[in-house]
Amino acid sequence: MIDDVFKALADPTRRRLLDELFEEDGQTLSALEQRLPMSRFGVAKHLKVLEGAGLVTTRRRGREKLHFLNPVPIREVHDRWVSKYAEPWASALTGLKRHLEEEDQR
Amino acid sequence: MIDDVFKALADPTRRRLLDELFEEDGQTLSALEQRLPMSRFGVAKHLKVLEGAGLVTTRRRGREKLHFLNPVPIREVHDRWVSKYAEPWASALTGLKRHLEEEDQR
DNA sequence: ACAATAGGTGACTAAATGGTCACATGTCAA
DNA sequence: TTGACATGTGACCATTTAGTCACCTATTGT
Repeated sequence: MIDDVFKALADPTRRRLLDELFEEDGQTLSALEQRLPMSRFGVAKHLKVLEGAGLVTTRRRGREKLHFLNPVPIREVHDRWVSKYAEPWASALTGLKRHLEEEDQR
Repeated sequence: MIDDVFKALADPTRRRLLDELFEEDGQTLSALEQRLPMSRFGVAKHLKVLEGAGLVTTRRRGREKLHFLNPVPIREVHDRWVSKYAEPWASALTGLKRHLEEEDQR
C-alpha cells in the first residue's frame, strides 16, 4: 500500500503530473497530455499508476475523465515515514558526535 | 539529485535498511546482511544506491565499512516536496467543494 | 444519424532493476 | 606469513517498467 505510493512517486513524470494537478486540479487526460512531452498512452499509464496508489482520484463527466490530486497518501508518507527521519536532527547530531569521537581515538 | 532520493526510497528493502540504521547507526555490511533475507551482494547493492542518493554516509574502519543514516536528503524531500502536497488541506477541501458543486449542478 | 472527440485495451520493444554468483582485493590476528 | 574475515567488481539472468502503437468503445454537438 504505502509501497505503491513510494513507487508511484519514484518516477519524475508522475511527480510532474502531480505538479500539474497541483497547479490546476481536475484536468482531463487530454489537457495533461498537452503539457507533457509524451504520447497520450504514456500519460494515461502514469495516471493509472497514480490512481492505483491513491494519489489521484477521478470522476467522469460525460466522455471526459477529471483527475484530482489526493493529498492523503502523501500525508501518510509524511506522518509515518518521512517525519521519522527528517525530524531527528538532535539524534543525528549525537550520531555525528559519536562518529567524530571514534574518529579522534584512532 | 532529488530524483535519486525518490528512486532510492522506492524499494522496500532500501527503506528497511534505513530502518535498521535508524535503530542502530554505524552498522557494517555484514551486520546488515544478517538482518535481511538476502545475500550479501544484494544488500551491498542497495547500500550503494542509498549512498549514491546521499541517504547513507560511510566511514571505513580497517576492513570494515560503517554505514550511517543521513537525514538531510529526506529533510529536503520533506521541505520541498512532501510538505507542499501534505499540508494544503484547506485547498484540498475547496477543491472537494468545487467538485461537489459541479456534481450538484448535473 | 454521424463525424469528431475522449478515453480504454492488449501487444510489443527497449531499457532499467533486483538478485545471485565466481572471483579479486585488502585487512586482521596469531 | 598465513588463514580467516570484510568488502568490492563484473558478469549474468529474470522480472519489471516506460513508452509506443493499432484498434476499440463511449459520448458529444450538429
